[in-house]
Amino acid sequence: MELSKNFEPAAIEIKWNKHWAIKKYFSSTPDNRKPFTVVIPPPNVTGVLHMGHTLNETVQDILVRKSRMSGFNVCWVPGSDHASIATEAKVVAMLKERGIEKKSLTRNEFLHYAFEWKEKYGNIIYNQIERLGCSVDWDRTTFTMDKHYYDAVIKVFVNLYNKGLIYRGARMINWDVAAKTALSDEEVDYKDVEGKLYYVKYQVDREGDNTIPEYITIATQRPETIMGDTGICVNPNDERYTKLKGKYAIVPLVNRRVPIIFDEYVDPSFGTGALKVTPAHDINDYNLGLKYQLEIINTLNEDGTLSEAAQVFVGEERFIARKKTVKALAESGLLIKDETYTTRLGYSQRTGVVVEPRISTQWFLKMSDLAQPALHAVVNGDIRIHPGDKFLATYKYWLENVKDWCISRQLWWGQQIPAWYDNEGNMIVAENEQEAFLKYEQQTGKPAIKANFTQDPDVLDTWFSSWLWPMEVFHGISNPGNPDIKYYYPTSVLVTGQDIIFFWVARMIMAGMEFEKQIPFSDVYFTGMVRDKQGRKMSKSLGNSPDLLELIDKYGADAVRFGIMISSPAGNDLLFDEASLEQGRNFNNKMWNALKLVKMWKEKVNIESSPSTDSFAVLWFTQRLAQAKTEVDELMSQFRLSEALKVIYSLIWDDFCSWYLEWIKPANDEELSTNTYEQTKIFFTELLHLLHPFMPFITEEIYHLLDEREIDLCIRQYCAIHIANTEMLQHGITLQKTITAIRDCRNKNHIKPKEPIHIYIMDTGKKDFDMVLPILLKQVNATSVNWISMPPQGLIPMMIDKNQIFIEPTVPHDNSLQKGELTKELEYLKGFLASVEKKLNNQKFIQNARPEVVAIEKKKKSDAETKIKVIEDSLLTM
RNA sequence: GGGAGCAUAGCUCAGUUGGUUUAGAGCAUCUGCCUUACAAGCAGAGGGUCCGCGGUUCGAGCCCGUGUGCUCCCA
Repeated sequence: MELSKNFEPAAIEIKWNKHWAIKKYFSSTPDNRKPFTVVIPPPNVTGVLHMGHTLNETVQDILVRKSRMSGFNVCWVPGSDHASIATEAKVVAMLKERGIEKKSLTRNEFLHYAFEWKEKYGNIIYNQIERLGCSVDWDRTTFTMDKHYYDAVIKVFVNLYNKGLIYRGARMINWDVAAKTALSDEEVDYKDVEGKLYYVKYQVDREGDNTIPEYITIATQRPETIMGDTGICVNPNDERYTKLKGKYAIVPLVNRRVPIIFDEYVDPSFGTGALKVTPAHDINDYNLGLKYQLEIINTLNEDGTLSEAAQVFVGEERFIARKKTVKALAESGLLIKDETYTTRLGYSQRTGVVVEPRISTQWFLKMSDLAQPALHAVVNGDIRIHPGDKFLATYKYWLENVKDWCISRQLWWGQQIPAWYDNEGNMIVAENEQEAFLKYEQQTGKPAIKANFTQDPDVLDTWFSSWLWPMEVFHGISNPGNPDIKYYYPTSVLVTGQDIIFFWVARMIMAGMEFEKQIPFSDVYFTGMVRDKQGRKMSKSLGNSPDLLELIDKYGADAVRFGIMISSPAGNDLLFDEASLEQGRNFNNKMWNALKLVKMWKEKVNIESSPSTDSFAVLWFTQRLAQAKTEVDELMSQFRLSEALKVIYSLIWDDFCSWYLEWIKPANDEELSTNTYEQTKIFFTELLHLLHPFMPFITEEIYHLLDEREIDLCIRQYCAIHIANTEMLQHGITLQKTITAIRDCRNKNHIKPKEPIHIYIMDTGKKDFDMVLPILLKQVNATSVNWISMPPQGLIPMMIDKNQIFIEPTVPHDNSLQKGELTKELEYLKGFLASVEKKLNNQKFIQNARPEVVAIEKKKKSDAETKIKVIEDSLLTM
């Protein structure tokens, strides 16, 4: 079969994906091998894979494939989560396009549309995972709204409620006015924005005392909340306001009489030192309100418009109301001035709108008790975080200061809270309606009449389902103690982005400790953020996030995986640049061409041919391979995947292609020994095996083209690693150095590669060159080598370590350049020697330094002396 | 405002418990090559005040202090 000029990935990827799937290589069932379990961080069901996911999935696939080839029973569970806010927003938008308002639908009708949406778009993400080459067990695909999963979430809710850890109450929460739902603290992004600080006069009720100031001036960023003011607060140590103790002020526009309170919370240096207090619309004001029993007036509707309670501008959108308020204040002469001011505003991670602090009745999960075991599991090392302890401090801080988790959302897409209320406001929490009624009857002695009950309309936060992920993908909550959960849990490694350490990682550990009494995973590997070339976060709004499938089409999946891994140091952010994908594509091509070369040799193989000229190459590469395998193994065990890939890349490109293959390459009319040919195929196979976890498609393809195979590469098991012979490696390095030096010399002296040369080597170096001589001659196009005992005159000298080599070109040359270089080298060595001698003459150094360090210095001295002698001798010959 | 981290070649990063006057790699750059696997390639080369300052030490890219710049997390 004729092989194409370059590697063409498209058809090959489809072929192997299909083959692997038919063979069910990635399906797992419990057996007597050790398990290696990974659960995918579930992406949003209606989303697409962005570069961050791509990095994550690639890392997981590398770990998983490596383990599969190392004797483990590997199980990688794919899946997705229902992403309640994001998906509901998309479904609402889709309905709107069809002219349907969500309000006009019943809950069930809406959910029907939502599932329809999920069926239509939910597979996009799975297709991308497959295209990338991820070796997941598709039979175990899990979705957080699957029946068993839904039941598990409800079961956990009831369980925690019965333990007293879940409660319902009115609290200040983050309100998303677009999605009309509560958000957890973690779902709010803070951004610095330029706002305005308005200075507003409030009239003071002087009660006839004219010594008291007529007005008090406050500074506010949110004048539209003035209508909800129920107090003014100043610092008790602020002398400007001492006369106002016990007095009242009149809130503009609504003429409400509110107390002036004194609290150290107020910073006298900020604004005017006087603060308006709006307990319904600011968390700090809320706390002040609680302390001083101020009235709470909620002046905002769910959608961010002003409510009846505001009295003025009712129904106006909040930012329009702000403008109107400012105008009204200005007209009544109460607005003194405004100034620009930088502040931090909270934005909804889901809808992007400014989050509104709002008092609302929500469900909460008490976190402090759950946090303790989760903290210990990490602090005492049961769970290891990679890289290093970079995130340990962050993790600790959050868990030590954890706040209760607001778990209810005012949405329909998600697990509906299993709480039922009767007409009298009694509440029953149970796993389903029947049980709720039963419980009601037991508690009250009255019959439960269905018509009198309504279920809580809210659903649970999506993270309240995904925190059960490592357990429930194996049905560990819905069917406790089943064979799968017993075999696969705890999982092995969790690979995820550092941005969801609190949302997800910490909470999974809590859930694992609470319900399975065991850590959910033993290692956590955090990948960095993927940024664009300029270091900006990749985001939809910037449009700087490339389309994964387009990249795969352009470069091939292996090249995408290579590109993203090669520039991805553990835990650090990665600056995504298509150039690295190009590098991956070139690497594919390099291996493809090496395959073509080796295949070409098949006809040149002659069983009679003596292997002697190639024997060193084979011996050397055996050792070099062993050495690299050891390095790769070490790096992989430390999760330093990027560095492991670099080692393999260089091993294949430099050591195998540039050195080894060139060394054994037969000339046009020459033959290749059977032994060398077979060894070369073995080496190539080993290289493909080593690289396979990183680049699965091309390695599998070349592996099969190289030879007839009984098993596929993806399930081939690694053999034990041997310790490399350093002496052989050293000979290789000397040979490489010599070849490079001679080629450099040819370059600098304008001796063309085609022009043959003669080599002279001082016979003191015989043992260094004996083995490698045939290769050396071939690689530098030398026709002869002569062993000499005295430096010859008039040749070009060079020094390789301590050995002197001379080359004689067949045409005249100018050696002044060489002379200059040697002189420079000599000067350096003399200086170097002086510094070493200085060190050795320093008594303090001799006394303090470790003996082996002193020995090294002594060796440096003698080496330098030898080299100086050699150079001086060489210069004499010129 | 509180906390954490980073700063090494044009770019992205390695750099083990401190031990070369010459601190490595990939990419990019420069020079020469269309040499029968590969120009998406081959052969070579150049490129650094290890952010500034001070300290510890016989010896500092590495340890300590401090300043500057950048990033992230939390409020």
